[in-house]
Amino acid sequence: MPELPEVEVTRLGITPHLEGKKVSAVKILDGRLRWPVPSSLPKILPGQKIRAIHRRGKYLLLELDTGHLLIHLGMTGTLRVLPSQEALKTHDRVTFEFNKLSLRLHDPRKFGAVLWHPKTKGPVENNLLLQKLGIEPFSPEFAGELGTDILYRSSRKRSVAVKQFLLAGQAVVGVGNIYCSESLFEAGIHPGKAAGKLTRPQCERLAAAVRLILKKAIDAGGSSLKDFVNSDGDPGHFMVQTKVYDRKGLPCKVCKTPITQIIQGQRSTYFCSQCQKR
DNA sequence: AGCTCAACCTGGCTGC
DNA sequence: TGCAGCCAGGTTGAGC
Repeated sequence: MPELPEVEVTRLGITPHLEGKKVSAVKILDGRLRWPVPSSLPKILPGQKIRAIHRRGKYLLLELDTGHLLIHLGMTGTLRVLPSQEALKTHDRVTFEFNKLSLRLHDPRKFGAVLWHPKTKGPVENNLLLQKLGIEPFSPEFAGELGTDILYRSSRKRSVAVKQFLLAGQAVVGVGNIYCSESLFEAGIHPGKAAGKLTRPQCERLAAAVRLILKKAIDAGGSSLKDFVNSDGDPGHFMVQTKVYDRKGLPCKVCKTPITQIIQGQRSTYFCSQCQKR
């Protein structure tokens, strides 16, 4: 579920409760995630303080005294801060204990990840998983014309469809399957167009669309932040009203043409055949 | 290097 | 009601 906005909202939600707090215990309830959760965590982490919580792409980076904890939510992961006495739920996979609070990773499908990057291995940016990621959509390097340049240059000679190009995150990170369809609609670009054939104006519109769509989603999710502690709700599962995603056959909100669904790279894409041009 | 696709895993929904 | 089949917000790694 979580694309960049959901991960960012999670970061904003948990940070005030955890920053400066000392880990008292770690329990691995089921460590068989995408990669095994390091069994050494319950030994390593207690006594260490959470100095800060950062985000890179869809990874949350918890900065501790001797290294960084990398957490990825996969398709179905959520992270919640709860009172420690709160009962564990069926698909809780890892729980980090603090004084009176728990940080729990709940992940039914187990596509998430919890990894440890010790300081001895250098800066966390050196981590192999982070190193290959594209640029951050809200960084200065993706602002304005620089974002246009990134999309334009990195897409040259690429025959893959722009939908798959954008989703792959090699150019800009954080655009998952939902916001990919939404961004292409916003930019008025047909998802099947070869990335390498994008015109410069299209790249400009796409870069702007990505920034806008992700920002709107973060803003919408931010309204649920107050529920991050002590709530029965599921703040990780908010979703903005979509214009095309999951709206197959329904009228386009702009021109009334029925929305089309196609499969690209094993994933659903939704678009308006009238509003989006090659 | 780039492209395509299977695979990881569980639950929810659809349709018979 | 039960059950088979399909679908799901991510990402890697193999094979070409």
